[in-house]
Order: sequence, then structure tokens, then C-alpha cells
Amino acid sequence: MKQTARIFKTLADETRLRILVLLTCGELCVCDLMAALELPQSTVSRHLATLRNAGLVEDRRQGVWVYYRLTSGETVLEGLLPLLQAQLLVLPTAIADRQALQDYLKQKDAAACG
Amino acid sequence: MKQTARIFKTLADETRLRILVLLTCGELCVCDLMAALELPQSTVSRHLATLRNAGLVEDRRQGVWVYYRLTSGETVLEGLLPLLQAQLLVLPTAIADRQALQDYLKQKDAAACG
DNA sequence: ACAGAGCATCCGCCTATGCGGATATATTGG
DNA sequence: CCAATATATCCGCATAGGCGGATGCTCTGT
Repeated sequence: MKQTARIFKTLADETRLRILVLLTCGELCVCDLMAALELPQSTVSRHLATLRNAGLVEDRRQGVWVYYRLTSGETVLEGLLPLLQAQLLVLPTAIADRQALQDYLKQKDAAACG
Repeated sequence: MKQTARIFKTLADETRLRILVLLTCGELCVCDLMAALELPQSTVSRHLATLRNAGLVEDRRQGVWVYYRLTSGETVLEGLLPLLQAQLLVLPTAIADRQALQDYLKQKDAAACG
């Protein structure tokens, strides 16, 4: 039960929820998230570490960059992530963040995000 | 999105999760929960207030007692509560708590809990 | 080997939150 | 109205957790 509480604790922060929403667009590196969220690097990195420790995201180093993605296996709280996505994706903050990400990626000359 | 984070914050405490699990047995008053959880009254009452403010439980006064139950309407985070129950009910802590509640209710000469 | 870029971690500061005894409030019975 | 019971709230204390600049680590290109 402590483990369950720990997962909820991880989700109990708006910035982390915003990060999860952005990651539904696919793999992103830290600087992508910094740009979309307009938050300092240390803040983004710290939240990513929290999410990683809780098993909600996985990372992959590619050269100088570290790419983060949602954990596919869903080892934690079966069914939570789909539910979360369904609930969050319609919220104003989520929509604005995804738009900001798209704008940033476009100007960075990369693919857009559905 | 802040509202969503607030709900997760409410769920990010083991004691509150234990209370929610016990309430799947049906309406319970504060002293029932005190007995099953073996926690002081102020602690139980405070957590119940948190759950009530988040809209996760509702209360009903009957004489000197205040009975709490899970919010039926599920106004918050559609589908979360069923998922929570499915996940939590099998955990050791949950099983032990429900057993403690049954024992207490039996000795208090009341109905058992499925 | 060195410079620079991207990221992780450290640090001090501040706020939020949990704890449980003490106290206040509400309800019932006499 | 008073005593007793059940519950809510207050209080001071302690810990957890967020913030973001500063610093450290890692990888790449030269």
C-alpha cells in the first residue's frame, strides 16, 4: 500500500502531470521539455528523476541528449496511465502545453505531435 | 490540471488509502475507523476532512455519530475509484485492516463486511 | 586533452503537510 | 441546564518536498 501511495505522491504535482501529458506525444529530451514548459533545467530534470524513480518514465541516452518516454510496461497501477491520459488531455493546461511543444518542435525543424 | 493534482495529493497518503479501502465495506463512523486502524481520533478525523474536501467521501450525521461513505457520484477523476479498489483490495495491509474491522464490528455486535 | 553542450545533483531557503494531545463544538439523556 | 459521548478543530513540532542558481558529470568534436 505504501508503494501505491508513493505513485500517487509522484502524480500529486502539476508540473509532473504536465510532463506526462507532453510525453504522450512520444520521446522527448530534457531541453524539449524545458522549452515547452518554460521552466529552468534543474526543475525539469528533478521532476524527471522523480518520475523515473517511480517507474512512470524511462530514459535513453543518445549522445549528449537523454530522451524520456512513458514506461510502456505499465508495471505500476495497471490501467492508471490510460485513465490519466483520457482525463488530462482535454484540460486547458494540457492543450496549451502541447501547442507550445509543437511550436517549439516546428521551429526546431522536427516532426509534430498528434 | 491543478484540481487533478489535488486529488492525487489526497490519495498520496497511506492512511487515507486505508480509510478508502475500509469504506468499500460500506458506511462507517469515525470510531469504527479508529478501532480498525488503531489510530487516535484527531488523526482519523483530520484525514476524513481531507477526503471530504477532495470530494472523495461524503458524510451523514446520525445523532452523535457521523457516518462516512465513498462518494457515489464519482464526480472526481471518472473511473479512478473502481481502479483503486481493484488494485488495493488484494494488498496485505488492506486485508489486515478489513479483518480488524470485521473483528471490531463483531464484538460490537454489528453486521459483517463482505 | 580540452572546450562546450546537455543533463544530474547539490545546496540553502521556504512552504506544505503529517502527527497527536489539548481544546472546542454538537448532540443526547436526565 | 448539565454531564457524557462523538466528532472537529487548534496548536506546536517535525519532516517532506518544491524551487532554482551553482556546481559536477558525461559525451562529442577537435
